[in-house]
Order: sequence, then structure tokens, then C-alpha cells
Amino acid sequence: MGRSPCCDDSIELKKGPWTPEEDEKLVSYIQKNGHGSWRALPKAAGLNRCGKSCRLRWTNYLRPDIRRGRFTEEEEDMIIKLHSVLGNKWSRIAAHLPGRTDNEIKNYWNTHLRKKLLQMGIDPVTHKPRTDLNLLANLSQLLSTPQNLGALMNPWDINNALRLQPNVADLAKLQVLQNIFQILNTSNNSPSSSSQLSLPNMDQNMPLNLGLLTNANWLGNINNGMCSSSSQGFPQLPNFAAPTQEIVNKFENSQELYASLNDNNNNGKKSLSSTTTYETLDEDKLPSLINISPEASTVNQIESNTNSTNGSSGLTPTTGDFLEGWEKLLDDGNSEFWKEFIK
DNA sequence: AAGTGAAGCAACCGCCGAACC
DNA sequence: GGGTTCGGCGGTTGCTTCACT
Repeated sequence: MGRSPCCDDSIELKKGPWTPEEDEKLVSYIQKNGHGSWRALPKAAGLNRCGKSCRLRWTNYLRPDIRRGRFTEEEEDMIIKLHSVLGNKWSRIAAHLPGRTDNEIKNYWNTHLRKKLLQMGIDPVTHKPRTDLNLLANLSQLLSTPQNLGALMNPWDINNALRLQPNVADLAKLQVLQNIFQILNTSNNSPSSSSQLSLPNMDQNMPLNLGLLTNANWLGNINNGMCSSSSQGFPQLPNFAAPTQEIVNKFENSQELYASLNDNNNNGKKSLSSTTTYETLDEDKLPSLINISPEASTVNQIESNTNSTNGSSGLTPTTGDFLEGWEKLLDDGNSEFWKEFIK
């Protein structure tokens, strides 16, 4: 002996969109009597609907505490963070967002946030940088313009930094590329090979664009022509001019700046990496990508750092000679190299 | 202006654990 | 203890609107 069925199949119940009249009946009934048993509600309220349908309509659209309208950036951040921890547990995520329903959050995730993360090069399921072929294809587009590469390579130029902000995910793409180089290097040759294409090892806690700068060997290798040929068949990279004193100074300043950024992060600044899920990223050697969130703190911190010092500390960003080598690289038509590499 | 495909979203479907008899 | 239903959840569908050609 169990309970009687929720909805009597012998009676044809209405489906589809709710009319204003139906909404009014449902609201007025619940306001007077409470919803009680959802199974019994439709009949009592004079609705030719399944109890399940009534419950859904009430909880998702008619409840007085429902909050409609666009999601704020704070809400977006919260959803992304919670999703990284909870996965598709929409009801649990909704519990942290007063007035928002699981259905609304689920829809918003599927139509907006998922795409947003994908565009950022982040897998919306794992919340880690993507490594699929589509991503690599996009990378060729990223690297096809000198401006993009210049922005990636010169974090000191505040104009570049601001322009870069919407493309933070591109950093993820470049790091994927860097990881590929690492894999190729470690699987193909010994460390002593002088013909090896040497790319910098990334400090795990260091934002990628800083990481690129902190490996003086890489600059040295480029300067020494080590990247111009390879016994493993790596494509040619052009030679660069020797690093100037200005570049060396910028490199040294970068370490100071990085230290200050670390201090800020350690003081509980807002960051996606604060979730427990991201704590495991240490093992993946890709933590810094998540650190640089779209709303992001890193660029803002660079900006505030710059403003506060007003250039007196030597951190004032400039569009200096540092870019010239890279821009020359691409201006000379060498962007084709990157396209070929991706192929 | 009409046709077409993409995007957005409300609602339904089916499953599962808890509750009930 | 076992069969059945309820309530809730996540996945999916299909209608509507929007954007583009």
C-alpha cells in the first residue's frame, strides 16, 4: 500500500506556458492557504495542472522573494566559484544567491557563463585551462597580430594591460603552448642539448606574463641564436637584439612587482583561486591562469600599484624597447611561423 | 521585407532519495 | 520490509525572440 498517484493520468492536464489567470489563482491560493501538499493543491486552487507543474511555477517564478533581472558581476563571480566547487549542483549554488532559483542559474550558466569560460580558454567542467585542438586553433589567431603578442609580453605597459584585460584567457592559451614546448623538450632531448629550443619554466605562482620575463636564459638563448634552428625539427625563430640595460632594469623591477602582487594576494584579496578546488592546481602546474580572473585582480593591482607609486619606484609602465623585438618578429611576417607551428 | 539560424529561457521529463502505508 | 508516492533536482526540449543576410 503506497500513496495515490501525484497526477491522475486519466484526466488531461494542461501543459505549456502559464497564463496570467493561472498565475493569479496559484498565488492567491498559496497566499491564503500555503502550498501544503502539492499533489492536492491544483484541485483545491481550481487549476487543471499537475502538482509538480504548480510547484515549479511557484518556486521559479511566482514566489514573492524571487529576484529577476540581469545577474550582477558579483553574482557571476559567485556562481563560477561555487560551480568550481559544487559542479552542477544548481540548488546548492542557488542557496548562496538569495532570490535566484536553481533553474535560472542553470539557464544562465548554460547560455552565458559556460560560453564565457570557454572563450577564456577555461574548461567549464573542470575550471582548468583547455588543452583541446580548438583552443590551439584559436591560438593562431591570438598570435597573428603583433599587438596581442606585444600585450602578452609587456605587462608594464598599462595601456597594454588594460587592453589585455578582456583577453586574460589568452594567457591561458599561451601557457598551453608553453606546456607543449616543455613536453616536447623533456621527451626529445637532454638538458645539455645546445640546439634545443628553450622556453622558460614558469614559476607556478607567477602570472604568466611575468613568468616569461623571469627566465633570463630564454632571452639569452634567443639572443644567442639557439632558437634559430633545431635538430628536432623546430621551426626557425629569428634572432633578437641583445637585451638592453633598460630591459634588465625592467626584469629586476618585475621581481619587486611580483613580490608586491604576492603580498596582496596573500592578504585575502578577491581571487578565484581562493576556492578549495583551485588549491589542487599546484599539481597541475597551471595555477596562475586561474589567479588571473577576468574581473581581475591582477590587472587592477598592477594599476593601483602604478598609481600609488606614481612612477617613482621605477615601475611606471612604458611601451619600451622591450616590445620591439617581438613586434619586429611579427612585422617581418614571422607570424606565419606561429600559424605553421599550430598546424 | 522575408527567410534563416542562433540565442535565450520557461517548462517538462525522468531519475533518485526520503517518506509513507 | 517492501512497494509506492512525493518532493526535489539536473538534464533536456521546444517555443519565442533576436540578429544577420
